[in-house]
Amino acid sequence: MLNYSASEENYIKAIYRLQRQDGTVTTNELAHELKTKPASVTDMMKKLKLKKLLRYQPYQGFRLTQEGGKVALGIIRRHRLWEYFLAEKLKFTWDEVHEVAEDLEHVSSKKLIDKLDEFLGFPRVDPHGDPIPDAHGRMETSKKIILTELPAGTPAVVSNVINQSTAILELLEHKKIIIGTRLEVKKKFEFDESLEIRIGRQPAFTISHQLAENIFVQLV
Amino acid sequence: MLNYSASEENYIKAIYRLQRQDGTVTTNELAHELKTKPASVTDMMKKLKLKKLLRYQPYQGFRLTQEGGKVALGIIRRHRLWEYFLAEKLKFTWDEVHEVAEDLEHVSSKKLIDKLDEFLGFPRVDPHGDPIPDAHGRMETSKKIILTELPAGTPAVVSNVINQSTAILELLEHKKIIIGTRLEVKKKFEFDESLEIRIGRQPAFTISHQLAENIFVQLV
DNA sequence: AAAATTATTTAGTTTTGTCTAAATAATTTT
DNA sequence: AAAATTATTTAGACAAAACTAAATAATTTT
Repeated sequence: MLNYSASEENYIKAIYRLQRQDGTVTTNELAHELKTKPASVTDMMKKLKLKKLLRYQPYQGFRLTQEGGKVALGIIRRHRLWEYFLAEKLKFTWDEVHEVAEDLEHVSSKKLIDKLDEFLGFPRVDPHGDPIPDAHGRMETSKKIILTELPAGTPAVVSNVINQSTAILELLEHKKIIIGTRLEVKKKFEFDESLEIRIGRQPAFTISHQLAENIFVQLV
Repeated sequence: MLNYSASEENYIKAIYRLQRQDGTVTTNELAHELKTKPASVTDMMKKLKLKKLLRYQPYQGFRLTQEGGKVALGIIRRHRLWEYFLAEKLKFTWDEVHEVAEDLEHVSSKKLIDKLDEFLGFPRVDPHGDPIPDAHGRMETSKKIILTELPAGTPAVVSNVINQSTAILELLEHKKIIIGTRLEVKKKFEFDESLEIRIGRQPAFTISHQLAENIFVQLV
């Protein structure tokens, strides 16, 4: 496995993330995601194609090759292990870990990451509930659904929170919703799409559609 | 405190290190130290002068300004804390930590470093015995002397090992010399400048001049 | 199907950090 | 003190990664 620049790695990561959704990724999508210009994306795509990390014909979208996918999983592994370290060992709050991990993830010593993994006790998910790829690039894939799509009356466990702002953290802490919380939707209100949910035996309470949109759950 | 590029930081660190010895640093010295060309050094010096991190007139040497010194101590703090982390928590051997810390040191979040410091229990020296600057840039300065200059019969404690190769580590482990070891020079041989030393009550043994040159001790 | 719009690429610059080759300054030798 | 050597700087190029402006290709509207 060769070494890639921080910039190349950021592109690879972004393509990986976007192609999960759409299957393929366009120049504009990527430019928007990386807060850069379409022309810069085209330049980098040529470079990554040359390095055989992605397939792309002008005016079609891009997809990572097998090799590109492996590289992406390596970067994601580093990122999520550092996030876990920051939250678990250094007591960073949940909303602070991402930014610092964005820098740490580009330090690419394999030995460092494998030893860090061991030190942390081989964690399987990061502080936001995202799965951490193992040393071979394997990652747990559990079917997650958005809370807004969980049918009323079906028990589920919070597995993941997408938005990582301080604002959402404050709200979740207040509502006592954390990763692992078991909950159930009691009722969905059509008017504002708010949800009434219940945690354990406590009294039910209401959360907004905006909040529910950022929470993923797994059926239990 | 502004942010500097990895390259700028490497220059600052090197100047700091070299000016400890000579008081001032020349273009060629720096080029040699950083394995780069004199022309590149001149370019970077112009830039660092512009940023008021160092003083320099063409054809005279350079010296860091006060601000430059502070920046240097910040980088050294990061480097040594990561070295401590790698050795203490991730169980890297003593000769492996430097290389990885060279990359980690450029991640410049102050919060990260201060929390890392706390997590590690505010260590005062890194795995090679070099002092770690605190959050205010203060660093223990104990007078260290090279083992070759320790007079026979004077008890001292190993405080520092300079050369960080696997080769020297192997030798030191075999001889059971580590940082903190209390020893005494019994005799100095003029012929090959080898030293006979004794650790505690064990039988004395001989070490080469090349080895002794890389060991610093403190009087006790 | 032509026109208008949108998406993408190309061409030409910029910045950072490096390099080589040439020029100049300082020092040492003779 | 002139010549030779060594140290340093300048000039000009290059690669990486970004940008703007212009050109071209694809898609959507009418």
